[in-house]
Amino acid sequence: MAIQLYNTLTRKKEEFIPLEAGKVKMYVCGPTVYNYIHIGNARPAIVFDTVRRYLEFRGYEVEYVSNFTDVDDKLIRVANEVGEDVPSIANRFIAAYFEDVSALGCQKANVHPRVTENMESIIEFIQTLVDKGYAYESEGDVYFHTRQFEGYGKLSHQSIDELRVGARIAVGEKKQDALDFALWKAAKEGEIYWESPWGKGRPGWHIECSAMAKKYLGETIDIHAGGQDLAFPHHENEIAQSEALTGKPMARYWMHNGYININNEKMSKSLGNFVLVHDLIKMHEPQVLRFFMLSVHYRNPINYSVDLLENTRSGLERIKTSYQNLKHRMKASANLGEGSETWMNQIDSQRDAFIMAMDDDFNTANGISVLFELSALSNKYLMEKNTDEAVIARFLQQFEELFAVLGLQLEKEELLDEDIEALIEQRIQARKDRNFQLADQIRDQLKDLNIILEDTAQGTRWKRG
RNA sequence: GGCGGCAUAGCCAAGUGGUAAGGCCAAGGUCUGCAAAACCUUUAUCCACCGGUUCGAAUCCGGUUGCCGCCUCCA
Repeated sequence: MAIQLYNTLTRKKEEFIPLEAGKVKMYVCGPTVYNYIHIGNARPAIVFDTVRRYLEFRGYEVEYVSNFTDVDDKLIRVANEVGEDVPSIANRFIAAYFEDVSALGCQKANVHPRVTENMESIIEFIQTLVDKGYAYESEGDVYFHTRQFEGYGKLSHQSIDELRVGARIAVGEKKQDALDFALWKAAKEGEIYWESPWGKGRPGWHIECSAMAKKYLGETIDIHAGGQDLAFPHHENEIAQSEALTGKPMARYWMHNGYININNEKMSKSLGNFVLVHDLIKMHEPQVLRFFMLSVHYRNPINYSVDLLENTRSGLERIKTSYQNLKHRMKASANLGEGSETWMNQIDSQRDAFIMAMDDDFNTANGISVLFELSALSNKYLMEKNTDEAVIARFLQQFEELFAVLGLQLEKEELLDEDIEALIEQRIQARKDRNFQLADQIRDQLKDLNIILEDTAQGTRWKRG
């Protein structure tokens, strides 16, 4: 079975077949860097990072490109407000983006192109569109002639005439048609600008992705992804620009992730309910947010609240505990050799179940349920009197592999301070002496230091609280 | 007005024609010196409502209600 994925373009799940066998070219629309990212920005970052990891797990070589919009109206506005220049604001929030997103377990893209570093390609792209008659200059602006592009609306499945009815934007004097959109905007007095054939200005929002996707990945890419709200107009416009230019499909598959609500309300500035990743990860383990996001299918909406995050934390904890308990048990295991087949097979079938889940449009919710099954299975195994180190090793390896695919981390081996180590030893002796009063006292003492002790048939183990 | 989505137990969430995964919470039990962790058991005769198709539907079709998104910067 091959990977199936839902393509917004066709509104169907389709078998994933990359243009070039074994290779995937993927472009994910990145943030405009005028602030810290909020959890809504974090969703595509996490979701598509997971898609990438999974594709790699399935043997594909993935070329992943994700851009930064580092010049636009919002950046200019913020720059004016705080009296800082656009590049320095952009740089600051790009650094913050990497910090936040890497805390959430996202890998860097192969390329993170910026608008300001690709001005030449962008201008050239626009010029070609003008030359081909798809775009026109008007008082220093350049607009895309939307009606000129046949097939406009095919991604969002809107007919051009219906869009026209809905268009609330006043037809500017500069625009010939309400549906036309800016490729190039003339700079106003004092604004940051670049020289172009149409005078001083900056690119419109949509053109950058068309130009950079083409430059870094080629004329037709495999997967183009972003948030649901980007489907229209952003991606629709990208298609128009790119396909007008090349005459070829821009992307074979379009993927869009669903929204995040906060306490059942839309996240919006007017409601003041924006949750910034930057703030959230100070209070909660970043991993938990990732696990939370992956526990819902990427196309469905997610409701965020601290309580839900807390519930998720308990679940993740359960899995991690299983893993730690396996590790602890490894020391007390032997090479049994026999009777392990059944367990090995059961582990393998969990792995198969995981693949089946993920092959189905990256169903991470089901993938995670496999993790819980694996956890239950290993816990049951640990009830056996004698455990085989090969089985334990297989369990450990299986957890590690699946966690890595989901971009989740299992705790590394840690050493304790000598004095704490000594206290644990002292307590073990106290228990041998059946001096439970002292034993309990030490246990409480360590608990205050965030070290939790658990007594098992194979000895005392500890974990962080 | 146009396009689209959602409605599953106390909560979260899979499932899209074959008789309701999984997690959190809760209760009881087992294990334990006591705990913790874990294991076992219990928790939706039913998937917003009405009608239809079918041997069979949460799943398909029609309708109703409610919620939401896009059509304008937006992940």
